Amino acid sequence: MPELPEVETVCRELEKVALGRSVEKARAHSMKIRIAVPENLNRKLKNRKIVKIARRAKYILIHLDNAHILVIHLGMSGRIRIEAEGQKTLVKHDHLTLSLSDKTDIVFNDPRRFGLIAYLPEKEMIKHNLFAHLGPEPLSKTFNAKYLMENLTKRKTPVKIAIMDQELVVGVGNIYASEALFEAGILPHTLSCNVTTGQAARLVEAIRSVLKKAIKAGGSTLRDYRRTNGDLGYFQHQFSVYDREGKACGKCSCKPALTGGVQKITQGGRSTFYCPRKQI
DNA sequence: CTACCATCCTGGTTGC
DNA sequence: TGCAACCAGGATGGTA
Repeated sequence: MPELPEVETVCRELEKVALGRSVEKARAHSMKIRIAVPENLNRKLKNRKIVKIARRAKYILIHLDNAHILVIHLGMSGRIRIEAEGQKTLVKHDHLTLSLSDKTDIVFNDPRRFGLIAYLPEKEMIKHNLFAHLGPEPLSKTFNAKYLMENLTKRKTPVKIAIMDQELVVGVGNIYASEALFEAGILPHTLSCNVTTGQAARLVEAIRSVLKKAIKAGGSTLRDYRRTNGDLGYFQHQFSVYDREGKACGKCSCKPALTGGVQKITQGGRSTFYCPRKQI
């Protein structure tokens, strides 16, 4: 679910309430998510101060004052909500509650259980399984036209599959892949090795700009995603092609009834949306 | 190396 | 109204 903009939004909101606070109590309500919740989490986290909240790819990193990190991944359906302690009772699929020193609760809820919680030393993060194979952050300088071109040239897979590969670039999921390709005017089934230098440059800028706009809008809510206070993101109202099959794309003034509008295809088992008139 | 598929799991929507 | 099929923002591992 949550792609980079959604995770970034959650991180920023977490930072506001959690930075500088201590964990008073950690309660795991269920151990069974994609990777089992670490044992004895309360013992590990109790009285630890939260010194930094960061994001790497789609992972939320809660840095503690013992040089360890609590890692949370939202998977497809994970949510984090922030509420006054004891404000509400637990709801279905709550997996972890962190009670902070100022009586704030941070609750991780994940119906499909594709998310994960990990606890690891900061020193081990880079070489850890979860992080070792991640590509550059799309909003960093290392993700540029030259880098993208070099890496697309090596690949025969459709460009849409390539930009969703977290080893090439992190944070781009199914929604923003379609949106970025539209923005760049590139057909999603174009083979990576056939992408031109000019297209690669446009694609880098498109990925950046789409992600930044989505962050500004607090992410996109299609079904599960919510901000930490329960509000919806609203970037979905700015989609040009995603989830708009048969409708006019963001730039078309043509009549969908005549042209067929936005097309939907399946790539790698996932839906892709594009406009055959604005993408070549 | 790539392409393709299944898998983890639940819940909402669609279609008969 | 009931029920089954299908679909969903992610990531991984297996197989051909």
